[in-house]
Amino acid sequence: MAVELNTAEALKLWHDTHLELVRDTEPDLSARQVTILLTVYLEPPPHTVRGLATKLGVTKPVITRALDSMGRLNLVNRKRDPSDRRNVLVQRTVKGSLFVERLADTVCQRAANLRAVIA
Amino acid sequence: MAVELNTAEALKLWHDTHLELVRDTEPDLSARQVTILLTVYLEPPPHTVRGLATKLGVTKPVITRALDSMGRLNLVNRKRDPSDRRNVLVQRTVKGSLFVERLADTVCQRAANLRAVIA
DNA sequence: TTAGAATGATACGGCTCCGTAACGACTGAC
DNA sequence: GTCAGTCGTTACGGAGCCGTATCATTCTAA
Repeated sequence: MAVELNTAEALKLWHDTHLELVRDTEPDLSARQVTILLTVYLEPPPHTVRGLATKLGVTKPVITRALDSMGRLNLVNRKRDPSDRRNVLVQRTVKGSLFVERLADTVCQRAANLRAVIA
Repeated sequence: MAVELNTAEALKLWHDTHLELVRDTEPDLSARQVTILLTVYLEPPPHTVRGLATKLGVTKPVITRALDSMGRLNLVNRKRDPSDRRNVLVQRTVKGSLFVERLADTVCQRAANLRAVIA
């Protein structure tokens, strides 16, 4: 459970994980898209466009467009809030869950390799 | 020195760091650009366009364009190899060093916060 | 010296994303 | 019933990156 990274380790982890993601043929998500996706999957619902925009410090169209593209990839889903039909609730999907899980695996693996190299 | 991340910690670290980067007004680098930048700053020179392209598994124009844009930001520098003038050597810059250092700080800080939350 | 290989840069059309400004749908208070 | 306020979306022009194909320069070997 101990999480301690010195400067060199942090950079190597960041580099190695990004390299892995770039090499994969997966669809490359932008930093904003990653942040939105992980927010939806890590924090408790509900997630609205406005809420996400405020949290990320960006404008609403940025969120709408990110949801468009990630929705096209089936990573997230949109649904109108029945209790207030102005709101849109961002929901998780099976494919999104798998994607996030894979991302976690990659980071964990690179962190483990990090220690292996040092040892 | 211990680096052990479970799934939830890895995702939280990835999310929190990306959130911090998105919130910053900094120029957002793509995953490819990050990988190139960190490769140049972490691995021993020389770094050529072809070498970077092979390492990342992308085509040469991708590297050229990334160097164009990061050069515009003064994060890296290009120099002809005097011993073989076909080659271009990618060099570090002061501003790039500061940028990388800042990135490391962000990752380290988020990793530390990670433990603080768990404790 | 010259033909071939190798390097990085460029041209092109296409796609995605950006920020600002508008828009229609919906709610709630009067 | 109406109207101001809120929600998410769309429109628009502009900028950046993509992949493929091609280019000029440089080196190497016959």
